[in-house]
Amino acid sequence: MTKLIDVAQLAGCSVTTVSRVINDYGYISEKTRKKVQQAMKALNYQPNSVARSLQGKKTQLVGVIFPNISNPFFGELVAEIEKQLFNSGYKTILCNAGSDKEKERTYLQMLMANQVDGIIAGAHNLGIDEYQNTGLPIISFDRKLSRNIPIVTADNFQGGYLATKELYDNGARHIYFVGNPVLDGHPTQRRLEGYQETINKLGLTEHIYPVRFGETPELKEMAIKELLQSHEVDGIVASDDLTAILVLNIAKKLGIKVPYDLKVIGFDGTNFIQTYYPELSTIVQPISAIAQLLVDLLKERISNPNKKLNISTYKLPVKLLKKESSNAN
Amino acid sequence: MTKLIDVAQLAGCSVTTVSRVINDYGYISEKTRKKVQQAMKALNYQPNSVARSLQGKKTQLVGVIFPNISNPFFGELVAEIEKQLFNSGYKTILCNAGSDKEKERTYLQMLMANQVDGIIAGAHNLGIDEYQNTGLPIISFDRKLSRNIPIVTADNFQGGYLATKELYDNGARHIYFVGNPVLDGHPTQRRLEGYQETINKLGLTEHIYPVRFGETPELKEMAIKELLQSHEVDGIVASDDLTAILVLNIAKKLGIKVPYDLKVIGFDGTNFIQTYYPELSTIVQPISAIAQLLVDLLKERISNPNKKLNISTYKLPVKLLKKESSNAN
DNA sequence: TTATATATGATATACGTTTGACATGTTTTA
DNA sequence: TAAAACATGTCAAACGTATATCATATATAA
Repeated sequence: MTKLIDVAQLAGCSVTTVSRVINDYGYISEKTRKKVQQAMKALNYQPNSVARSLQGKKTQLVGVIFPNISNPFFGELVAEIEKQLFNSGYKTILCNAGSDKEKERTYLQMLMANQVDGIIAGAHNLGIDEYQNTGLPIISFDRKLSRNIPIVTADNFQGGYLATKELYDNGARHIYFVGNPVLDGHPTQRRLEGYQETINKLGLTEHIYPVRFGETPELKEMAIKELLQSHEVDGIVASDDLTAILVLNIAKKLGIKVPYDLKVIGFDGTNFIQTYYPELSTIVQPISAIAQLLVDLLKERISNPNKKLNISTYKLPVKLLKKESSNAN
Repeated sequence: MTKLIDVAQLAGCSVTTVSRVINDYGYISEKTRKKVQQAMKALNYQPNSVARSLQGKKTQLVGVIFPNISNPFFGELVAEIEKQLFNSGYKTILCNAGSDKEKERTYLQMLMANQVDGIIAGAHNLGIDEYQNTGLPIISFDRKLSRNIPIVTADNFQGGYLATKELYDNGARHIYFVGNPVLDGHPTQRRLEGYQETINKLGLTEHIYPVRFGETPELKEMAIKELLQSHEVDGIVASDDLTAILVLNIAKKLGIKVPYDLKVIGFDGTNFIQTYYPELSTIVQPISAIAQLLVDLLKERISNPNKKLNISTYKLPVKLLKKESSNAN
């Protein structure tokens, strides 16, 4: 490893001078600055970021905790976050926490030990305290952690409304909500609430058909099959696109014509789904805007950790994407 | 931040003793060890990993460089790699390099500056030298970097063979290879070669229809549409599942019956595709085994950096997954 | 010419941890 | 009871960088 002193030697000056060039303080002449920069280039010198961190400098590391990047939604979101962080000079430590409390806890410890500058948290198996105790700047996606941790979220309630309304407008009258059962604080709950309020306003009966998130696709499929075969249903608001796709696949297998006999709408609207499942109507979360905001807020929080928050929840608008699965024309 | 000396104070001993407990060297009595451990727990003490690294200890950080985790294949692979690394006590620095030479170069610099213990490289925009110059243990996925960097790959050639044979066995005689054009060293090239050799052995004519990877889905769609409409084609070996799905979608739109008029087979076979595109035949890469091997080899390389390699390429077997899109029975 | 701004260097201390050298006990063992 | 093993402590140096304090030298401005 080439170090400061090697650069100084090659440039024919002191380490102090090199440090002054690197950190841009004190007096340096243009001539020396050039000479030092050339020496750094010649030696392919990179300041040892470990040593810098120990000096109290920032590590430029950010922990990004999400349940599972194999899920296209989280995959795309994390990819966007990583990109934004990179553009701001940060490196991403990826933490795939799954639904494992212990793993998430271990990650938090690791992140602290590695002196990350901040955390973007999208997995929420742990309670408030354990996040609070890190003493680190944190921004949360989709879940309330505590009063002084800002939340970025899509407008899930509005999404639930838009989805339900879309099916109704296209003629559905027996509309089921299919997906994650009601878990306190889980983002899908607000989607459900949007569905419920809309159903009630329209004078329809609400039907909630729980299909758990963590379950194997096989079990999910069985549940959905049961729903389609044994219930009077002509519209399904799915809690997410993947569930919606299962519904579509099973409907096809059972010979149920979408959208004529059954209208289906999903939630998330990743680029992936839009491209490779072009027939699925869905509620689109603004992934790029979410990522941008998460990163901006974190940067703000890092440079200004003690500032009181005037806004604690940032709700970003969703968009209805009308496609064939909901539209019988 | 609580530090060594705080623990020592609470435990009523010296920092040396605490360090001895942590690093397990020299003489310590069971009693003191307990006391120290209790103190660490009480203070929720985590050794500052930055300071340890500076001491020459490993950082337990690994750089994982891939083109794009939004792609389900890379998403699942990276998720698996992260999991395996975590289980071995390593943290993952995620590097989404895209097809950007500069970004990849910057990442390499960053990783060096952060003293990562090693790199798993799956994006290959850069040449051999720049990887070589890092002086770090590296394992490559799918691409030759240099003599002393081991490669882990699936048996793409065999996959090309299996795919082509499957279509032939089900009656296809005008079989096209659709996907990435031939790029030197690109893993899809070996798939193509498997296709070519099989086609020739079967006495058929080879047809290569390039659809570039980086292109927008719209452009890809146009190209595929042209293929299906203006050529005599009854079988398509796609270079990857996503291309295969585009083909299926377009065929459906054009009223071409799969698998009766057209047989299609993909490549990669992620869990995602298997679950949500159950009708697609494909060649399955053993993602979990690949991840495991990548991590094992890296660990080996980290603990033994100068050992000569006896094997430089690890080729893992692929599996044919027969589904509806290739099978007319 | 003198005062001031500019430019560089030498030196020391700090960041938190590791580890070796050495001292001084207390047990255990032969 | 003396030697060996065990237990702990003090102290200092090291990892690579940042930076403050002096000191010194040159250039520029008043």
